[in-house]
Amino acid sequence: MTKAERTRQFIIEQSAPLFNTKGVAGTAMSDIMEATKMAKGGLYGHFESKEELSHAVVDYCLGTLSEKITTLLNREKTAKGKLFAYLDFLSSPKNPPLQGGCPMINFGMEADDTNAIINKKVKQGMEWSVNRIAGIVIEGIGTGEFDAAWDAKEFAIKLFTMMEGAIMIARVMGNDTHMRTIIKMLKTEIEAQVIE
Amino acid sequence: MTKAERTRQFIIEQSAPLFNTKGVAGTAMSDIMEATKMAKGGLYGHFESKEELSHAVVDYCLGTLSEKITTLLNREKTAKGKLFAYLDFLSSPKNPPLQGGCPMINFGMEADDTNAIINKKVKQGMEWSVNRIAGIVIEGIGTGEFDAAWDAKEFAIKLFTMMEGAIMIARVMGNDTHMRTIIKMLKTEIEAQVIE
DNA sequence: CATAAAAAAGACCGAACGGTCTATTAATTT
DNA sequence: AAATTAATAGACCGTTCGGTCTTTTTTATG
Repeated sequence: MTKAERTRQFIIEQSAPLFNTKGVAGTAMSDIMEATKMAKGGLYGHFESKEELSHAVVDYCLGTLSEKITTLLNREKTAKGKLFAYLDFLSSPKNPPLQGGCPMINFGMEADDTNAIINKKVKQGMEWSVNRIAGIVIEGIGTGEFDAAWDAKEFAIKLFTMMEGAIMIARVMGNDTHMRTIIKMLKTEIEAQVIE
Repeated sequence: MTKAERTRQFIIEQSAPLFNTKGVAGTAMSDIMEATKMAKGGLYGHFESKEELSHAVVDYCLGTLSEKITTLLNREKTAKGKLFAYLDFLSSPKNPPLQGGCPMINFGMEADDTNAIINKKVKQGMEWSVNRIAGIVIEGIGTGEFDAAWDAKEFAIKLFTMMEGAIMIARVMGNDTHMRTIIKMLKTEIEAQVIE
């Protein structure tokens, strides 16, 4: 990893929390100068525009989240354990895995009508998420852990929708009261499909 | 309604779709000048700052949504009919009740970390929504339409969370495939509580 | 250690930002 | 219709925006 590559990565990492909390439109290059302690010329040596940087930041946020989830799920042996770990991982609105909260929600809602490139990245992230959840359920059915009649895709959509909704509500409310209710429901529903 | 009041209202109505699609930070006063065909002096005669206008717009968006829902629900006689109407009302992501989509999601996600005033407005809107849904369920239980053992508050949280999540996902995906799945599930769940 | 190449600094740019203020126009009142 | 008040236009202001470019500094190479 060359010096330039490291610096580029450093800029992305320092910018990520800014973009993820204040949005792309709400973050100025001066904010990034402050966060990185770099001058303008330094930044523009690595990115040709704020737009290019914002794309790199979105990729970084989605990628980081994905990696964290992967390592988390790999620690679990059972499908139920994986689903529970996934839920617990997303359930800390006050201390989220990424500063500013879920990047799919943040960038997704800012970009939906105004930024086709970022919108596409988020869309792929969402499809990836739903498929991953469905994959765990299918895996669990395959090993005989879950009832074979369980509709994996349908439940994956439900789980993902409820969790994203719950994260959003928790962020606005400033507490995880409703989040807890949602997680309790989902865990009960998962438990009901476990074959003893 | 004086001329000034009408103009003020006109400005709010023309600004609402802009703020709701591009965000507060992403909307410039020049955009509003264009949308209203008014000059700067005209606008600032009715609002002392962009911030004040944005607050009025958030109130207008939340208020409009609330009114539309109220008249919609009043047309329904049964509690089940009200819940179904509510779901159907929120299920058109391509042609949403408000241009730009659900204002609670849009303003809520932009404001959560950066704008305490707007955050509070959205928070109240969410509490109001959950309570309204719970109220319908309780009403239905009262008239003997629903099973008395149904946990109204818990279901209200679930319905609201799933619908908000589904709206968000539909917006990002650009289609209502998942939205339909979610609505089908919720309707099935409601149906199961109806006493024959 | 000298030298070439890469990286960063920061002065500078035009455009766009939110906001002000005065002159003018439009609406109201007598 | 005249006088008074309310509403609007648009030139103007300082600031901040994203972005450029030359100079300086740092880093890697012979």
